[in-house]
Amino acid sequence: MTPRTKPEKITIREVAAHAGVAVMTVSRVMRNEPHVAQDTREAVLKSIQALGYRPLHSARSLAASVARVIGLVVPHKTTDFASKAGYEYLSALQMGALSVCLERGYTLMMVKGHQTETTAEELIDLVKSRQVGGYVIPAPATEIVGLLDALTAAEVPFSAISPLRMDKAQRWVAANEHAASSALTQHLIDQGHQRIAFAGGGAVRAGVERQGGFRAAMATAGLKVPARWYSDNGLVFESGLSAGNTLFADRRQRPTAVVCASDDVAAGVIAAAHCCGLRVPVDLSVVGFDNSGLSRKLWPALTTANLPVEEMTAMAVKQLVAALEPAGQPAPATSLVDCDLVMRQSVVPPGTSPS
Amino acid sequence: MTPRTKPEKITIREVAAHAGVAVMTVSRVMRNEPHVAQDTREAVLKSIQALGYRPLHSARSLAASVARVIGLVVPHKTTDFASKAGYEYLSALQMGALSVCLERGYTLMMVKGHQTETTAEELIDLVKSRQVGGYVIPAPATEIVGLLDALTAAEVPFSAISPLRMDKAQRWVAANEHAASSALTQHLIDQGHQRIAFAGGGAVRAGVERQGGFRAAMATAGLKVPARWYSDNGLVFESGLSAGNTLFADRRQRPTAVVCASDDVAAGVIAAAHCCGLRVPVDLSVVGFDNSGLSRKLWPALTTANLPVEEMTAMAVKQLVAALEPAGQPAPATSLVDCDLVMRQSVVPPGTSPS
DNA sequence: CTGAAAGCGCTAACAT
DNA sequence: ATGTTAGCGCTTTCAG
Repeated sequence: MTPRTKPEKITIREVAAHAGVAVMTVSRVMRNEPHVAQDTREAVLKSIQALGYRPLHSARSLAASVARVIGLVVPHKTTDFASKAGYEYLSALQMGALSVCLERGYTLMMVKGHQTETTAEELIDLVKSRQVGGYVIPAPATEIVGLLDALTAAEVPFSAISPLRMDKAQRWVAANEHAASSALTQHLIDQGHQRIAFAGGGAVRAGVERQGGFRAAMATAGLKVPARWYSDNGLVFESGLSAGNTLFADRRQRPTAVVCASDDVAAGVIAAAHCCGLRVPVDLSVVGFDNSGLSRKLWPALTTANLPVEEMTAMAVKQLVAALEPAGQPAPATSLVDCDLVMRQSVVPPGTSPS
Repeated sequence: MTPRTKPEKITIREVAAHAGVAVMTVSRVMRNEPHVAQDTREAVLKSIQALGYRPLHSARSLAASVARVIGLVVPHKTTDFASKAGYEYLSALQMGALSVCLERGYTLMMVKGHQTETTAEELIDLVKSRQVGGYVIPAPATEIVGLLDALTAAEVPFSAISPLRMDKAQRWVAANEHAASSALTQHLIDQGHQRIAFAGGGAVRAGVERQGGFRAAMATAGLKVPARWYSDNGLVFESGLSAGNTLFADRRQRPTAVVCASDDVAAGVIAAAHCCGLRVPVDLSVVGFDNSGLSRKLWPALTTANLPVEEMTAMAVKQLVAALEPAGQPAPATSLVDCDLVMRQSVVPPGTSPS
């Protein structure tokens, strides 16, 4: 069917023969070693092209005693994944990591991070036994007790994504969620809202920063928020559902807008609002956070802030590769990215009449 | 900090020494070769335990000239992923594949499947150069033109998930979506609905089977469906939005229920309904398909059918591993799984008054 | 049933 | 700047 003449095995030897040089020279070219004559390099490159040579991963790792493998620690709070929450986050993490891995010749490996001490030992073992080069550890796996410290002590390279405490990691990537949350809150205030509640939260960076941004904006605007308008009970759908039910129990004293710790929480708040007979956005404005797929598909579509998960993970992998290959492309050890606001239909001024 | 005495390198040699046997014997035990004396095997196993030995992946692949790597072809219709649709599906695919890979000592590798001829060559190359053992190809990557045929011709092992044509694959896993869709439709009929439309669809197994199941149930019940109540325009949110807008344009002639080709489509139909001033489920019942996270978070939560993506992928990997290791655990080459119905709040009898 | 030798394809050290 | 010599840790022959 396909008239391609591709011999079964093109090893480094064939390339060397074709180019009329030693195997070692080809190896040098493959690894971008500096001390190779310009024309030799080009000749080799030509042969590589001509033969369609691709180095064998396993042979490289074995010989070099280093694994060109990046481990992505899957934040495996089993309960979360059982309910399919977090699946989208996970995919975004992976796609971001994958693109850089492919482009740099690394393999991406998924590793489960349980909430136990075993995790740290497992991860350390894999690096010590040279199966893995280093790890990307995304929140909430960053909060597995003692994990970051153990890895640091064992000198295992890793980059943390949105850790609660950046001082626990030499390399990290985080987003300016505080600022985005403030901006979102300010947007509500600009629309005329004064009675604004905050739903969800928790002891991860996302929870802390998003709530912090809300508090800051409200304080700056001189607006008071009663204590019971904070629920601080997680980042998932159910968190929003329960927060909403509490918030809307007394219809006279209810808020006219709710800032949510995540899009999932916002979905829960909206569901609760419906149950309590409130119309969204006419009776209640809602903003989320994450710019998840859900935020587009909900009705009304959510005004939210975009958490650039893919870009963040890509950065993290670049940091790791830079650490693993001192001779390669450098990358800043830490980076803070911005979250853009995404305006949609879940916000209107208070007291707007239905269209 | 951690007082663990774990020498840096535990190779097969150390194990052999510890057990007082030859390296070869340890290798035999690791690979479950039959011709090893019972007590020898146990002694070796004990040493493996004692030393915490773990074979080096790269060395095994190199020596055995076979890659213990399963490639998961990411259905990369770029447009889909750009909009984050399909992310959840992707994660489910991965988690299912990952668990089996880990348990069988394989590495899971993500491979991008573009809608081009290049894909097939790429995939074949990776297997021929022994970087990958075989592939799991989930829909819609199964429909990349010529892909399955090319792989078959090149004798590359693969298992297809929900291919449109099973005869294109020696190994496949699919779900009985036709039956589930019929059951969902019948459920609507049982509730008293007669004017039922079908939204979404398309030239993939999911689209064809789900619409087929709907048609069958309607025909069996003797219910007519006007041609314009089929949209056949995809499986995403926008498909539902546009289908809904068409369906609800004329309020007198509109359906009282809509069977959707996917949960995403259902979300679009619901959004359209809201825009057209219809209340869901009071004025319109809706059912989805997939049991995605979205289906729980929407209001009203969707009645839908569960597509067991994780189980399906796990099966596919088992099929592949069985093909790759004739001596290992056998697995049926094909399997058809069922989709359970999930009853939630998006269905009520027609003409129900709001509570 | 068990073992000894010979690589798998590549790269680190050392030459040159 | 290039080549030579040894392996990396494991498995495949092929002998006992």
